[in-house]
Amino acid sequence: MAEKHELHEKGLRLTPQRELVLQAVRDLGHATPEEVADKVRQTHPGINLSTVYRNLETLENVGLVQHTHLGHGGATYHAAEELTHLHLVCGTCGSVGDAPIDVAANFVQNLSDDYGFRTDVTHFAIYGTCAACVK
Amino acid sequence: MAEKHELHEKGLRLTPQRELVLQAVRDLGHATPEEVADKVRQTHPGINLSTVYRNLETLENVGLVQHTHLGHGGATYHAAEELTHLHLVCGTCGSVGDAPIDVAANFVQNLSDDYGFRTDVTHFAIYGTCAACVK
DNA sequence: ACCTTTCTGCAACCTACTTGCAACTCGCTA
DNA sequence: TAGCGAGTTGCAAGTAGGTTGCAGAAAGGT
Repeated sequence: MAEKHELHEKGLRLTPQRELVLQAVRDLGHATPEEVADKVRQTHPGINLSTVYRNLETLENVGLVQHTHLGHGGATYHAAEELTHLHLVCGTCGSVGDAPIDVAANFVQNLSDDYGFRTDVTHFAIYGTCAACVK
Repeated sequence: MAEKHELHEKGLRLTPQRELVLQAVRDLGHATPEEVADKVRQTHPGINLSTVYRNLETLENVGLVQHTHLGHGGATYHAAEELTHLHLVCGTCGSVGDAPIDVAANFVQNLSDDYGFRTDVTHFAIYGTCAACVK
């Protein structure tokens, strides 16, 4: 539970709502702000949606959480410690698959060597067609 | 100007508005629907924003245009014939750089071999930090 | 030129997210 | 452990970006 320390370092507080939002992100793995709010409301129905948005932003600034854009608009949040995979988004069925970051190692190296571009592999969505939909 | 044929094949019509939208996308290279609308209005002020949205969708169905998600929500449209590059989106300065699709060839192959995932390289946004911002 | 079907403009609507503000509360300090 | 000030919350209103229903306009096959 290093989050208390992380927050206090920046003059921020660990409120019950903030803790619940972080816990929900950890439990859910991938989740939109809306899904996080639903999860939190299972145990704390009064929480406001804007509180969820503000806390996700705060937690992201502190580095406990990160977001990815998976297409179609909405951002998806992850606990920072679980960001060890890429997201394979299927444009046909909408499913989100995972793949270890290693498959991109070579690609990342190319971009670095040729363009000086430092790829953020954890903030990375790949579009295409999943194996099931290819058939 | 194959667009007339492409459209008629599917029972669609080539209206002045549709032609203007397509031309604007071709001229602009990368563009959001809003930017396309502005461009079109320079010569045809009466055009409605919803017409632009509907035409972008139609042109995409026909294959003359494609869109990419570059993060922060909004879609960006391209003429289909110009989709020969990846987009390197810098999270720091917001710039969008280009790179030829070849740099991803190996990566795409990995995903295909290991996961059966057919990557759509033209519908592909890569997040990271550009060379200028790395310094 | 006619007639069917598609397309356009308009206005209302919707989703996802942000903001202003007064009341509340965490947690440092005495 | 009470007091206090800055950070936080809930609420309601607002905004950006996009969608939809509909009646009139127009493309294009015949």
